[in-house]
Amino acid sequence: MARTGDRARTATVPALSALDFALDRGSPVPLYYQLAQQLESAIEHGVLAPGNLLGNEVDLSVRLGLSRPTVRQAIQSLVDKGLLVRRRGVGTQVVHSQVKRPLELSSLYDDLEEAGQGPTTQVVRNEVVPASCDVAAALGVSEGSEVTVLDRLRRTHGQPVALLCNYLPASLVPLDDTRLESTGLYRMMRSAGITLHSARQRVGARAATAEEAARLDEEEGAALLTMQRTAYDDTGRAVEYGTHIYRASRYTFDFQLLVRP
Amino acid sequence: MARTGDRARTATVPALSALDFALDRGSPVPLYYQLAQQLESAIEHGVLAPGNLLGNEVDLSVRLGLSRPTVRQAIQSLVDKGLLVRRRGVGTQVVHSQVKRPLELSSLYDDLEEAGQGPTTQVVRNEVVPASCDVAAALGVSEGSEVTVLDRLRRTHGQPVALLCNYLPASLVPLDDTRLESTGLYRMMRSAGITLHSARQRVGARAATAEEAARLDEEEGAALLTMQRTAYDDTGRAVEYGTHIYRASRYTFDFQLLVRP
DNA sequence: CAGTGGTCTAGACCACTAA
DNA sequence: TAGTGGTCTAGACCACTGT
Repeated sequence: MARTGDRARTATVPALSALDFALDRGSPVPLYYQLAQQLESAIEHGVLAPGNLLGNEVDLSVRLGLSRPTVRQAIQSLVDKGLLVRRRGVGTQVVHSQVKRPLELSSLYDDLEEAGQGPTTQVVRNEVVPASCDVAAALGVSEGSEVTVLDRLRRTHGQPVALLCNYLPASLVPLDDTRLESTGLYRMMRSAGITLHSARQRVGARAATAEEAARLDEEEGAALLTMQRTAYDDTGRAVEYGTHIYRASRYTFDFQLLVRP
Repeated sequence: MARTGDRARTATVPALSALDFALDRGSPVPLYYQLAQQLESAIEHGVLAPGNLLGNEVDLSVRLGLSRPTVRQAIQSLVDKGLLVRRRGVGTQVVHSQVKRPLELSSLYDDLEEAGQGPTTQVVRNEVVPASCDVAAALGVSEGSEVTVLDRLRRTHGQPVALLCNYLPASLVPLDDTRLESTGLYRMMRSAGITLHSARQRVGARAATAEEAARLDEEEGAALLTMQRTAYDDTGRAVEYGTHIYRASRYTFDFQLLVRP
């Protein structure tokens, strides 16, 4: 049914059929994932513009030689990421987004990705001590058991931005200062076979003490952002407890959140 | 294959078969959703304890008279919520969590759920003004177009906790002060047919000015938590821009985040 | 090795939306 | 009314895990 006259405002992208999705059935990568990645990259590169309809799922599956559930799974994963929106009776369209990529919570993101060139982290203290009462409670271990305490100073562009204090069960990961500074804590935990599952965070603010001010190059009484985090393994084990302090003048938490229907 | 001697640490819960899942095929509520809700409530009430294996999907589907994909969809939704963990070759188990219910980001959660008895919100200002440069940029409207500006003071237990300043495109929602105070902004937007999709947030800290201190019952220079948020519709339209200020002595952002694999 | 979740297929009917 | 996504079925084979 051809429309005469005006082009539909939200036309199905005609180039979609030209988009050659290369699906490799021999690959160990799941088909739905291959499709999702290629769709995502098409969106990211503007091949699929915001508002474009994706074409109905049945056609897509026929054209790609996949079953409909497989195509749905690919699309659903992008819906979960906030890149696509489905409307019953209408179709699936690329979200008209101001924000390209959903960001992770920035502080955790920093920790996960701190290998990037920007921030450097200096290990100030790295030793095994008996767990104090609050640390033991946060980590779910018995008071007095051995925990590693880690004090680090993070800088960007040569300027101090944060004091990071972390506690981990001592037996969990061998923590070498050099690798810690180059690789980052979370990467070391991951390569030690720990799969992170969830974290509980509390963000607040308070005035800097004299000592904190000195270490962070601020005035005493300056506003600081504080963050406490306990991170859990997929078995539910607490694997890290940390208290972080950020210079509010040089650091904010930026993040996007998706409202689930 | 019965184990002799020690009970398995992670035994399949024997009571699971006794759990009478009541699935109503006549209901408009999807079967997978009915199952997911009942599983979630069983977890919440401790019928399914952390670490319990759920029993394999095939058996479950046979026992429930559902197809395996349907059962998987129910389980997957709880995995996405962080309540269950799947391990290939092992099974699905209830996550050994310290945190029962994953929380939403607390500030947005407050706004969504502010009907609760605790916090009250007083509308201090509610008028239509031409958009300033930064507001126009944040909302994606032209400078000078009409926007509603909303100043509110939030209290809990009679104590002021936050100053909320919000901007909305004027034509979007009729904003009645009384309903605003009793119902909350997000609920009013929802009932006006706006389906929230995503939000971009920035959390920081700074010292209180004299005026802010006076309105929040703090000392000048006290640490404040700041939050800026732009919320988007599922069409990608910006529907709200806000600048919030919280007393750090009485408010923190608490939230849980899930690491997606 | 047996048992688990991970992936995939080829259909079906329904509820909703827009013209 | 025609087209869309939402739900559901009954199978299948594979990869991984633990014994």
